[in-house]
Formats: sequence, structure tokens, C-alpha cells
Amino acid sequence: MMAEIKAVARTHLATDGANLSLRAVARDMDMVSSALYRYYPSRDDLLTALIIDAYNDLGATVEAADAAVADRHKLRERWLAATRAVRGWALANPAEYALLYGSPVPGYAAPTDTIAAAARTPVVLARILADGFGSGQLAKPGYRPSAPMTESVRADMMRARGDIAPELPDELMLAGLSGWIQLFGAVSLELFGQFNNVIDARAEFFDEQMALMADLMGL
Amino acid sequence: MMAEIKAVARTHLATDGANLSLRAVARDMDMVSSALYRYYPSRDDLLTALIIDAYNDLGATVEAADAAVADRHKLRERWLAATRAVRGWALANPAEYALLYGSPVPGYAAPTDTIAAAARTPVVLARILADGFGSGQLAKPGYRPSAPMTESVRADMMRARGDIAPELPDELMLAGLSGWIQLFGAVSLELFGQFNNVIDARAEFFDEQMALMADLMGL
DNA sequence: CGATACGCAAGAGCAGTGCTCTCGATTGTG
DNA sequence: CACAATCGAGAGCACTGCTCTTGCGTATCG
Repeated sequence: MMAEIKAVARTHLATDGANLSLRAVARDMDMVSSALYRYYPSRDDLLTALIIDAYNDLGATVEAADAAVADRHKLRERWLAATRAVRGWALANPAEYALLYGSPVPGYAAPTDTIAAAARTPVVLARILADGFGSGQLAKPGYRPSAPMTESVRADMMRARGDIAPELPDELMLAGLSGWIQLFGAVSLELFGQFNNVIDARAEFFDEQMALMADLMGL
Repeated sequence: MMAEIKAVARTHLATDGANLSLRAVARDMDMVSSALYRYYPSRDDLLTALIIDAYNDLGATVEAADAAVADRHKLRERWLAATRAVRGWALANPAEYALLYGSPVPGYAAPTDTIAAAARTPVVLARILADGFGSGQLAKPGYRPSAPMTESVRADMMRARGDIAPELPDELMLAGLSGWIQLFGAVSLELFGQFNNVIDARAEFFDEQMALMADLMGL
């Protein structure tokens, strides 16, 4: 039942975006709006469920794309496969992507349940970098750290790499976060219309940017 | 009158986000909602006016920050000043930023009036890069183009540099777009909550990322 | 087998929304 | 002075999220 509600809500998401109407999904299910409240105490709770599902769907897609690269030592291929999977998923599910990475809904505060699901995609990316560092096959990275990192940023790097990539140097972790930012920045700018009248060859441009970041990280 | 409406609407924007209520702003002005329709034919038109104002406000802020660097040959300083201005403006006006760079409002299609205003910020960034290339003081860029660019991407680069930086090589333009993506990606991820539980030292981290991009571009 | 309790959906209703239309009043102009 | 243009008020429509009460059906327990 809750799954069916989510399914119908997902279809409305595509057209209505974040302001989907409970009454509309209820109508589609030949129910009355108040009946939905038995399953989801509020609209925000339904949104939260959709968000968690979306994070997991995206995460699973990216994990599968990375896993599909047979030779685990072809780090650059893994990076390109994973990032392309993010973009592909976003293009296929623009409303869900906007829900995850777009402007937060005004009154809505993301509960902590979402963070585990949200972490799946970054973990895949971090794994690729960590694998490369661990096996010592990382090229000399394409960036030149111009000034020493401040202590507070180092502390953040320490926490960010956590137990996924504990051995990664701070400088490499910073470059990895650059890749993460570049990835979601590129997808967001494209999906949110900032590429209109600027970039036409979007897939190629995306690949170009991701290749540049791969160079930066030494993949 | 229209200015006053926008002013009141701006204050509501901070709390209500994109779904601001015409009736609420009308109440604040001791008017009835239907009276507003004499000045803005619809809520979307009011939103459009706010968006254009916001683009111009951001653009003016960034232009001023760049212009404040006395020595025009200190490219890295100009880049840091401009990018910090973007982040500072976004932190000071989160709702406006979300309106510009967040998920697009479902039914809303940005009219072409906005693109001129939207271009002001990228133009400042492109100018910095073009000035550096023009005066020949660009360092050897920190990236190694690993594969030749495809023809369609080159065409996009050609159009993107337009008449702002007509002499810029495609590879440098691509790096510049990387910087642009990184800038707005970093600000969006921070503002939209993706840095929660990940990055604490946000200003320092931002500077670090922007410095890395400056290296990439050779600034 | 009968009575009770539970799960579930329906309906009415409240306060709020964008938007349209009509109707007065006020103001400025020929 | 009369006319016209402008502007705000009010009512009303269809819609929203959400709450509360009511009633139906079924399953469980004595």
C-alpha cells in the first residue's frame, strides 16, 4: 500500500516537481485525501520516503556502473563510468534529482535517515580514489598545492575520508572532493538550465570535464 | 509601487522560499490580493522580476569585488575576490540564490529577459581569464589535456567565449568553465545542505577549492 | 457462536492559496 | 463641469494540506 502510494507519487513528481499534491495522488488511487494520512502522517513524510528511495536508487545505479568495470585497476574507466551513471540517472529522473540536490523545500528539514542513503554515491567515488592510492598506481596529480592547508580544513579532510579511505593524504582527499563538487555542479547546472544557450554538446562536455577532474586526481 | 511590492516580496522570500504567497505580501501592504494583479499579472511575473533583480544584484556585487582589486594584473587575487563575492552574496541571500541556481519552479519557464542579467557574473570570471591570457602572464596550466577535444565541444567553446574573450584557446576556455562549475557547484552544495556533517570549515574549504581551480587555470 | 475491538476509508470542515470578474471611488484631464 | 482613466475592494471559484468524526467491514477473543 505504502509502496503503491509512493509509485503514484513518483509519477506526479515528474510533472509537479516538489509541490506534489496529496489530493491528486489520492484521486489517482480512487481514494479520498484523508485516507492517505493513515499511511503517511504528512506530505513531508511522503517526500522524505521518496527522497530516501531516490538516494538509494541513484546509489545503486552508481554502484552497479562502477562494478560493471571488470578490470578494477582501470581507475579512470571506473571514474568515468560512475560519473556518467550519476548524470544518466539525473537526466532520467530530473524531478528526483532536483529533490535531492536542488533547493531545499522551505519548511522541510531533511531527517537523519537520509544521510546513510545519501552517502552511497560519494562512497563509490571515494573507493575508486582509495583503490588507486592503495595500489600505488595513481599518477602524479595534476595540481600543485600552492599553499599549505589550514588545520581546520585538514580536520574536515580527516573526517570526510572516515573509514572509507583512511590512508588517503589530505591533498588527495581535497582533489577528490573537487571531483565530487565538479560532478554534481556540472549535473546541477545542466539540469537547472544554466547550460542553455551555452553548451549544446552536453554529454561530450560532461565527459571532458570529468576527464579533466580525473587528471586532477591522478586517475 | 512595483518596487515596494518587490521589496515586501523579498522579505517573504527569505522565509517562504520559492512558494511565496501573493496574499501574504498583499496583507503586509494593507491591500487585498487582487490589487496586486494590477501591477504583476501573475505570481510568476513577480518571481521573474525578483529573479532579474537578484541576477543583477549578484552581478553588481561580483563586478564590484573584482574592480576593488587595484592591481589588475593580480589575477589570482581577482579570481579569489570574485568567487568569494559569489559565495558571500549567496550566504547573505540564500533564498534568492536558490531561486537563481536551485531547482527550477515546476511550471515556470525563465523568460529570455533573465539571460542578460544572468550573464554578468560569468562575464566577470571570463574577463579575468582573458586578461591573464592577453597579458601573457598565465602560468602553465595545471592540467594535462589527455585527449583532443571533440569538434562539437570546440564549437561550444567558440560560442561560449563569444566576444568577451575571443582569443582564448579552447583548452583554456574549458578550464575556465571548470572553474565556473566548481564555483557554483561548491556554493550550491554548501547552501543546499550537502556539506552537513562533511565540511565544517566552509570558508577555508571554499578558498582551498578556488585556489585549486586557480592553479588549474594557471591564474 | 456472539460480542468486542481493531483497521481502514469516507466525509465534512478549516484555513490557506492563485486567479478572475465586477463594482465603486478617486483622481486627473479636456 | 463632465468625462475618462486608474486603482483598490469584494465576492467567488477551484484548489491545497490537514484534522476530526463517523461508519463499515473484518478479525479476534471469550
